[in-house]
Amino acid sequence: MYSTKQKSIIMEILKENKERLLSPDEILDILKLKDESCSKATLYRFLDNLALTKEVRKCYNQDTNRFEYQLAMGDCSRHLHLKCKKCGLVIHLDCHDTEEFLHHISEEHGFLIDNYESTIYGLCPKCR
Amino acid sequence: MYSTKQKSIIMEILKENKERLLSPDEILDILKLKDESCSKATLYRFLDNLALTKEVRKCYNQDTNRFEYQLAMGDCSRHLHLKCKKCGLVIHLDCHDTEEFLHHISEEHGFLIDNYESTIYGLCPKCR
DNA sequence: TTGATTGCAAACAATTTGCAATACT
DNA sequence: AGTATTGCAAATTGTTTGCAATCAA
Repeated sequence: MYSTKQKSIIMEILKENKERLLSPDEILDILKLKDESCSKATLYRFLDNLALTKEVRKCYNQDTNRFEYQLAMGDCSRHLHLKCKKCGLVIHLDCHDTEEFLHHISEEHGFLIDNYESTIYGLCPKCR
Repeated sequence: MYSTKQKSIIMEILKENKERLLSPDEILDILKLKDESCSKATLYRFLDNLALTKEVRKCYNQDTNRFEYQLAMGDCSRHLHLKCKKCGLVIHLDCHDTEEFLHHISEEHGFLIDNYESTIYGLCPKCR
């Protein structure tokens, strides 16, 4: 994996926005603001690579009908998050809480839980 | 809202499969099996209507990159479900459990939860 | 130099839309 | 009759792909 200008700028942007989910178009807009550029193809390819290696989480946003990406912190295959409908802030839920809850549910329904990756919508403390 | 052949057949199919999520293409396949037909445009339009009136749930399936639809039972804006990766069975989670869990989380993070509609993947009792 | 990466434009796939023809009440 | 609904084909949108040119090692 060669390191290139495009890749490092995309990573930079992801890091600067690690508390939010970014769509490819948002990333391109930020690139433009920085007077940098990168083709859509390269962006999509790199984001998909990062998702494959679990360096970013790739989530589908049902409201905008697009994928959004966010720098992964820790294990991201078992994951619940709260997303603020207003400001886009994403709060990652503590694994303890969710694991306990899911364990309970798993027992009750005889379900072997593999992975989860879910978003619960609402308003964050600031926006409510 | 006129009642038409197409609408009633689509409803019939949704009712016959109320335990599963169906993609538009799956619905068209079932239509073909029944020797009936309906254009894609009509199907999409009708499904969107049903989603708008909350008669069906409209969920995005990240694996296939398509929307899937399922006859709604009760309130469907606050909803968690377990989906079997193997057979596609969907188990709807009892509101009590989830509401309690979410209340807890909401308190902890000062988050005002609006709606949720999430899928947790795994293996059902039969397939595990 | 060699293989990875890029940008472009074309290809794709799911979904939506405009519009004239048709079906419902 | 008058409006809602349909089917078709074209348009749209987000994403992917083929390929020649370019870049990193």
